[in-house]
Amino acid sequence: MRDILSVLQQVEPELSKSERILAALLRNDADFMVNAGITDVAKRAGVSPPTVTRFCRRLGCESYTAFKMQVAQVTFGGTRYLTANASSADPDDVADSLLAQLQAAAVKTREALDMKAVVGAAETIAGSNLLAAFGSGGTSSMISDEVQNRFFRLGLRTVSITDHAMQLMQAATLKPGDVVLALSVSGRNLQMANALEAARTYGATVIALTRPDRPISELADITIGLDLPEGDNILRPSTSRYAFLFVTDLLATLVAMHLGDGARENLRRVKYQLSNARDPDDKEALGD
Amino acid sequence: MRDILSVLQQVEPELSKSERILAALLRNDADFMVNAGITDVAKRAGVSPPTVTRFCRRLGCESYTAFKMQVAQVTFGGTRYLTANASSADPDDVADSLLAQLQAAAVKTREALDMKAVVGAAETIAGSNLLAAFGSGGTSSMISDEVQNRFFRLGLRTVSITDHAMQLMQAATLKPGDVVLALSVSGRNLQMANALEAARTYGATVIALTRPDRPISELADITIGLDLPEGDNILRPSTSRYAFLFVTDLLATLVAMHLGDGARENLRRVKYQLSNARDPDDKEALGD
DNA sequence: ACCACTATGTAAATCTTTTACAAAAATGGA
DNA sequence: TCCATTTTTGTAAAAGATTTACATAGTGGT
Repeated sequence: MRDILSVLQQVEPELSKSERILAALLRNDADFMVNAGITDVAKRAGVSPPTVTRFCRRLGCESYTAFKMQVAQVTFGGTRYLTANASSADPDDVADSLLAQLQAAAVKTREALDMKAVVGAAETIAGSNLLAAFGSGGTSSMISDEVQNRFFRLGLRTVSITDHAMQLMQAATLKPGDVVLALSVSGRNLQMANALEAARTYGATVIALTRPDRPISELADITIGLDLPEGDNILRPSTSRYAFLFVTDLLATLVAMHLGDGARENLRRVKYQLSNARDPDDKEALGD
Repeated sequence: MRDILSVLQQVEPELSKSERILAALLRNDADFMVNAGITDVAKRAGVSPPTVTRFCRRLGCESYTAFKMQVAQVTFGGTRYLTANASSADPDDVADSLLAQLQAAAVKTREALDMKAVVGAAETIAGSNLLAAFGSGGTSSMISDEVQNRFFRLGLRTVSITDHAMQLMQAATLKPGDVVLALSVSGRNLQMANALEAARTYGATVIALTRPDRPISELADITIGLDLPEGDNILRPSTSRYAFLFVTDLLATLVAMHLGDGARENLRRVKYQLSNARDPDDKEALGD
């Protein structure tokens, strides 16, 4: 995803004085730039219109209009998410920066998604006898539990196993028709790999949601590849959880569509029980 | 968030023949519209330029340029996320639709965020003696576990309690300086409310991450309000988990910044142990 | 079939952006 | 420090895009 603001960051050193003024304006009020004509922008920056055109060209845009489009695409909703300075300590900037990361992760995941693998995975899960989600460590175990939470509602027999020893034990009980959904951010959780090998030995199908070309994906019948940079600020949270969650949502939705009325009926029952237990006219979504 | 494509959906019935052609073009190739001039668009649609202008006006835009900006903002990266037809069964459309929901949820959450409450919450958590995360049901229990996973790494004493009886028992052991982070999508989890009352009785501070003006928020010292529509397709996953996760990320980041070097050192240790246990040059993020 | 109304297109007018060129500022070497 | 050269910036004219005004075609009702 090439975005104009990272281009700006790159070429900033070789900008001239007037161009720097424009760069600052872009950072501070991208929204204004998106909505104003070149004359207004020039006036506000105290430079001439051609300087603005040249600035756009330097940023790799054909024309001022093309430049505006790029900026518009990046500012989404009038706010400056992607402008967010990742090193600022201002809470608003931190929030914007996190939002930018979230969005970038989601968009990138969707763009890189191997839809064939996803559809195949959904079909396999929909036809499975037992779905066992394996995931250990922060993100993966969270997603593993989420998989269980999501699929049992559709009427599928689902278990989430986050402990390596238990994964191995569960694997030993699997049969053809059973499916293991292997979750690993790094793709090299070697203990999980052992469990997957066992699962395959006993005829279970392995679907991996992991980084491609790593041990875990090698062991899978179907790999849904996720390849995300984690960012290098150790204080910052990892964005991969959003990617995993998104794919989980997608799988659950596709499986639900496959199952059709059966799934709908199960969801209705779960919701009915929940509503009864709490509040007769609780219109909330399933779960809390 | 007013977006041009939902406006289109709204006014579609009252569009004329030529305008419908333009509407179809917008849906099928928004990217082209963003990059082309009015003449090209007119030519491709087989209508005259003024018709295009009129079409833009009908969609509530001042000018063709303004219209293009709106489209650009919504298409972000050349893809048609917000165009995604929510009722289509095509996997690509489902994925786009989910992504659109995710993005909308994230942006809306960020826009509506009461930053004062967030900063206050972060300060309170950073200075806490014990942090107890309470959450039950699908989303909330996931987030509760995630809170624990996130904050223990910063060196905070953190527990996640998803069982109502245990919440009440834990509450009875709390003291001033302890903090309860109450997570509830609906805001009317009455059993959690009991636990929160108990926690307050014993002097703990209650921070609620929930829908505003509901029982849970009334019981909180600090409420971070989240108010999201859940969508009405029962097969579709709820978007609130993204909102909750985003706020959790934000809180964790702000707390980490508050704690400064202490937090960094703890993260380094966690990472070091993990790396050692797995792979000497494992550069992955913390956890898997 | 005619009238009134709406929808659409043509051509001129207006406004925006770009190009070409010239002036000013900055750079660097003697 | 000064001059020559290069780079940056601005002015004004040209090119291009969009909009307005008006005319024509189409549509539905009587």
